[in-house]
Amino acid sequence: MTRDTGARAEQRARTRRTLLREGRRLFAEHGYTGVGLAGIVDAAQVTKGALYHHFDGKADLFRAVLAQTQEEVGAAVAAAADAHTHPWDQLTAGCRAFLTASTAPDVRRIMLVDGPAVLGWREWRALDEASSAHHLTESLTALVDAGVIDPRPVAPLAHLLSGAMNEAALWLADTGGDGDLEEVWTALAGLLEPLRRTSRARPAEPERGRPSGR
Amino acid sequence: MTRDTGARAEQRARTRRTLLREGRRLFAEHGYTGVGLAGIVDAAQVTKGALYHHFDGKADLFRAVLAQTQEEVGAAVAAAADAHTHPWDQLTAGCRAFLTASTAPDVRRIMLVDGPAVLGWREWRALDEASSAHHLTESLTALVDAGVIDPRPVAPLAHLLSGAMNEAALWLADTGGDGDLEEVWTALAGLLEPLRRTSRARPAEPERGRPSGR
DNA sequence: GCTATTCACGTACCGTCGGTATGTCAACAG
DNA sequence: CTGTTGACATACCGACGGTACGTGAATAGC
Repeated sequence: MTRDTGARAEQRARTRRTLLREGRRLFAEHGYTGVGLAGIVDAAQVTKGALYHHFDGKADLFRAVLAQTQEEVGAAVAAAADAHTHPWDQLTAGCRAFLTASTAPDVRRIMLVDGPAVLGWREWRALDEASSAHHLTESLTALVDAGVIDPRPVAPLAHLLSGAMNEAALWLADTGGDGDLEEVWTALAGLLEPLRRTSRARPAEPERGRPSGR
Repeated sequence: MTRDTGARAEQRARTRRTLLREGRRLFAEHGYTGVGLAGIVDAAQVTKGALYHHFDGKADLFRAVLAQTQEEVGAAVAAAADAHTHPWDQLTAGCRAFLTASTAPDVRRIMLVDGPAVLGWREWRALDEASSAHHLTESLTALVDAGVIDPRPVAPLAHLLSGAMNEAALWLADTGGDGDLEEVWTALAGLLEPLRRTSRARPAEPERGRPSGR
């Protein structure tokens, strides 16, 4: 129908990308309330008219930035999980990828700190579910179906683990996260490992499925 | 030294209490950004001059409200834990008390949603640590010292569990939390129970220390 | 190829908000 | 009885998010 390669559509896409990029940068650096629309449109070399032409307001721009950020995290988690075939390895690899990805300063600030307050917890949760949290639910469901972990409601467990990793990412990002990531990962693995049926026979050896440990 | 029972000190205390009460009510109902200083001082029957005489600004009033809320939660957790003598029962009772206390709408909004965004995660974490989270750390340390759970770094584990319960409280408060609390509690107990050394002998019976279940 | 129309913004402006400077009047000290 | 302090009240300011309206280039229709 409508061509997307016209000069107008091209300019439109460029402006939108610039707004998203500068918005993300400034939101991550100063926080949502710490940056004004004037700062964003100045950095993007446009005016408020352009911003309100592309978005419904400041919160809507933030929503778009947050969605973009979460999609990147979700893609990283999915990529890490897809590198493995065994469901348990997919779970652990995904969790580890989520921890490392969420520790990035912009992800931390936009996704974990400002997100719930700006959009409200409900909408934030919905976006999180659509981007990365559903991987966790699906992974746990697959593990239950495969008989790797005992049957149990996966929804509450997924929420608990999601919250645990969110807080852990916040903590890692705050303390610097040099050697602490391994410490957090060991603690998280200590919570996950007992869920495996086979782990009861030999609780002293937490890692087996990972072929190349570091 | 200075008497606190004078007419002036009494009025001062009354005004401060009123500001805290109305601030907490409005912050809980509309969120931090959803309520203005005008609404707060109107509800408290004072003017902005009074508010700025008692607090350094809007954020400082919110900080006082948050500290008060967290102290209440911490007191509830401590009370629930002190009702037991065995360290493990103290842990589980404290966790359960935290879950129920944090599901309250005002606690949820002020402490879990707006808190980190308004004060920054670092200061929020410090307040949380001082009020309720330190109970978790101490409880885990006591369990390690008593040999109930295997020796391990308690700090990352405490952060993971704290984040898990925060997210769980958010979820419970959002879904209504009628029968879901038991579901969440079962899932949390399923994560905690394997930490016990004795639980390896009988992993099928998660609850023992609770004398009177609901 | 010429005109009408739409589109992607730019500009000017408004109400509201957090914050501040200053005034005021009662309470306490001496 | 008087000087001083303290607990506010009042008036005001700059900044911010949002809106109404204008504009010029790109596109569509004939």
